[in-house]
Amino acid sequence: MKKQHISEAVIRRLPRYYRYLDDLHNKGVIRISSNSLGSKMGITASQIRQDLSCFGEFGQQGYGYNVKELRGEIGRILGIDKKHTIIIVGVGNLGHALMQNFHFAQNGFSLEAAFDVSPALIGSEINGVLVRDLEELDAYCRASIPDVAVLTVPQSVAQQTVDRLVDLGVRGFWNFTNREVTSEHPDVRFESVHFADSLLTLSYHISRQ
Amino acid sequence: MKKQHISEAVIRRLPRYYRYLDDLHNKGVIRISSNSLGSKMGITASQIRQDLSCFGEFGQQGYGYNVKELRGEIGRILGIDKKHTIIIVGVGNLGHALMQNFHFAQNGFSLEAAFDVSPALIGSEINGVLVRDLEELDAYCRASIPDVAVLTVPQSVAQQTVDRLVDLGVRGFWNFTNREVTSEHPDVRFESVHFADSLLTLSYHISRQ
DNA sequence: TAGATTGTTAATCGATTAACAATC
DNA sequence: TAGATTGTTAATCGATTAACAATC
Repeated sequence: MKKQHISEAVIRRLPRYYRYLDDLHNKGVIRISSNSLGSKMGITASQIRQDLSCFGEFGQQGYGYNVKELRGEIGRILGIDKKHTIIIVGVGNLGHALMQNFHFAQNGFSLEAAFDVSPALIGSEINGVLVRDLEELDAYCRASIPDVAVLTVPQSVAQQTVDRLVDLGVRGFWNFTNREVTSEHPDVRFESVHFADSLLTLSYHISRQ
Repeated sequence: MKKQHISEAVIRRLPRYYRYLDDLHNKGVIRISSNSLGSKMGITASQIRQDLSCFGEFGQQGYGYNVKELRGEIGRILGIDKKHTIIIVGVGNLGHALMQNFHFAQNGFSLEAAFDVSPALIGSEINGVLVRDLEELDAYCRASIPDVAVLTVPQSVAQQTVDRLVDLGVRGFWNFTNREVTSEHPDVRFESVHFADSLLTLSYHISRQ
């Protein structure tokens, strides 16, 4: 770790680097230069080298980067090796879809449990994960605090769910409620997926061409 | 429209402005200054005024902005008033979740149809929208080209689906496949929702505190 | 060794913030 | 009118790109 402060812009590019490197590795590519990676990704070689230099020296002059090694390094920077634990709160369509399709393990997360209020769901297993009664949430967290909670609850209970989980010790939130949620607690981190924001930027672009 | 080139950074903030203004309007707030909107959103008043000035003059000295009016202006800038048409290609868990939960109409989109290969789904209606046989896609698009296609197909057919739709005239793609998709065609726009990228940035942050 | 490519420093470019005259 | 707040210009800050010595 070299730099004091790493900008959010750099951090947001790391998963994309990881994705490309993973792809290259799966295709059997052994080494790559910042130049050819840059042209594949549509960014400058300079930016890649500058970004990586925030975290260390991963390349070799005259050779470039070893794909597998660099993927590993970026994986470690992102914390993929940390085996974080995660729970899903709210098993509606979206929560269900994430349980069924999203590869938590591939991203270094172990999906431990899901919670909902619906009697029809409670006790069932989705993709090997038990859906528990939301009433059990407190007891569950007191036994072991998950690193992250996926918020797929209705908008109306988004903030109160956050408050409850923060009180229980949860510090990471992956927020799909399309609501801004906050916390007083300084260590709490939110990462929001705003579907509408995404579609609206597309709307903006297609509206003027 | 004042400025020649609007930066992507500005564009990506617009939906958030819209969201906040919509919220304020629903709470009955009539007017707001850049200063108080800024502190609500955690950004500077300067940035808000600078951003808005790219598109016109929407405020009044000594008064601020009329909430409803400004929401309307930003809505128009984003194209929410344009009544874009959209189709969903791939009705798995995620496609299904979007059909059930996402408020397309609220964001200026009319969801016209969905397509899948599964005989169990074809012919059914989800939230008032007919699921059609993917075989019908070509005929459907020849009758009327949707502005946007939601890509919720499996990764393995992501790019070929794009190619097919671009050939049919579709120019906007809301991509959920977690794959980079591209097109030679210069007018085609992609907006990708990369779940893994989002979770990995969260992973990064919680890994170091 | 010669060629290739890194990591890093310097230069450029763009985005954010501050300041303020204009004006409701 | 006086106070408030805009839109815009200027100043600052940060991020991206270019250049190049170091070195595999």
